[in-house]
Amino acid sequence: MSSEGYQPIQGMSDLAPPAISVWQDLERRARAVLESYNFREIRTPMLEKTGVFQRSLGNTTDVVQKEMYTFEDRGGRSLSLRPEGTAGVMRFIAGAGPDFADARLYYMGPMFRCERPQAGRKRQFHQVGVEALGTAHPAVDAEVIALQMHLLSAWGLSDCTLQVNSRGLASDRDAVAAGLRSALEPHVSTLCDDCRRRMDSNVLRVLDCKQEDCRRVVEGLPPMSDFMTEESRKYLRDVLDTLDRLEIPAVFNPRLVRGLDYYVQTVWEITSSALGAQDALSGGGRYEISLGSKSIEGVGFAMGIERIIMALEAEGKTGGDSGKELVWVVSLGEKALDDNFKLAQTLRQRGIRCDMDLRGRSMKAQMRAANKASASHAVIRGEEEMEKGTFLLKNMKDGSQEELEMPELIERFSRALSLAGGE
RNA sequence: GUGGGUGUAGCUCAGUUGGUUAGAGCGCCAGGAUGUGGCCCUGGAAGUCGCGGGUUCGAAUCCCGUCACUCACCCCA
Repeated sequence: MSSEGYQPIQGMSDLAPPAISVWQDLERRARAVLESYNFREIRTPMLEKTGVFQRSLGNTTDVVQKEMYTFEDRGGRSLSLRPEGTAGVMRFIAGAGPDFADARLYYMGPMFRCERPQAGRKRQFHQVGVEALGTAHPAVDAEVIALQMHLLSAWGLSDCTLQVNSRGLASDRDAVAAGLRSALEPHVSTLCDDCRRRMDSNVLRVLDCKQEDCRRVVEGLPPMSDFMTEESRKYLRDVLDTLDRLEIPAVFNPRLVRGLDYYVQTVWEITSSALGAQDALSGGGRYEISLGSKSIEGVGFAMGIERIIMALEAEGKTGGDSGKELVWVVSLGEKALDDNFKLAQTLRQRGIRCDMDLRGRSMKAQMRAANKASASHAVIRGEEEMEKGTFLLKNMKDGSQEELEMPELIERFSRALSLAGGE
């Protein structure tokens, strides 16, 4: 409290033990699920030329206009910390050649947006995301959504709602915009200032305005799909039908549009009822992104890890970190201390998690340390044991102890290790 | 960028209409006849009361400013 100089900058936080184990566990499960769908990891830089984001996300989006960390490097180039993961992956794909035309990629890592922090919103936050490249097919969209739901259940989340909509084919975009505009025209006077601006810059966004007056206008509008071609409508029906066949509960929400320009056709969002105002756990959709002469198609999503963890906590599902068993080596006397240091090294080389007090503190202090670290066992050795060539192995849970010789001791923990490793 | 709430020990918080050496619980450290943790007992360390200014004989307490955290709007994960 009294030392502000030790705090990280606003909206960014340190991830330290013991909380880190929740993250590690979550990441481990995520990789297992993602790779079971044959997705491979990609790690792109956190810093890109600002244009990479402007071109991919769209210049009129809030993210690009007011939320990016943008600055000039020493050469006067405009660079930005990535506010999301897709743009960097698309830049990679555009330069990668045909080997990656149908790539199935995932990423996890920090993203940056310079907004006012609040519950569920950090300036540095973390996402795990997926991109399935290649030409559009409704089954692929459904598969990616299925993967996403799979991840959520692998993490143990249950109170989630999946909402799906379509923005129509890229070729429908102008017709949809024009249709919405003319439908909104009679109500311009009741719309909020932002929405009046959106009428020109980004009509779709009027649909998810939260102002009450705007909402009322939007409710009276014909569904967006009225302005699309039959091909777009069929695509959405196919996605929803496939989800149904896969027994994935989806809610059709005709007003869901998402905030990034690159989306076409299927868009979706997953919210958690366990969260506060920022209740979107994840969002995704199909996209078409033009970079230079290339146009890239794909479908993907991003999930916010902080929010996932918040939802897990709210659902009471972040169990304590079990981790591997811990052996605490306790020494009495300087000779034993030196020798036990070597014992600890031996155990560590066998992959046994092991710690000890090297400063020669009292036995009581060492036992307290073992307890505090929630060690499963203590290995105790002093003069007596050294003369006999034995070790006292104490079970910290039930308090029982037995006297063992070196080979037995090693064998005991090797067995524990193989059990732990095989789970 | 706009608005609300909060800032007292490592943590969670008390602190009475402004009054002397600012408290508790938990945690930490040490001991409880010299080789055994968790429970219990005893003792100990630890706070520029976020920071700066003002009012006052006197401020943790009142006023102003500032910073930080937090929640909400906007938007998003």
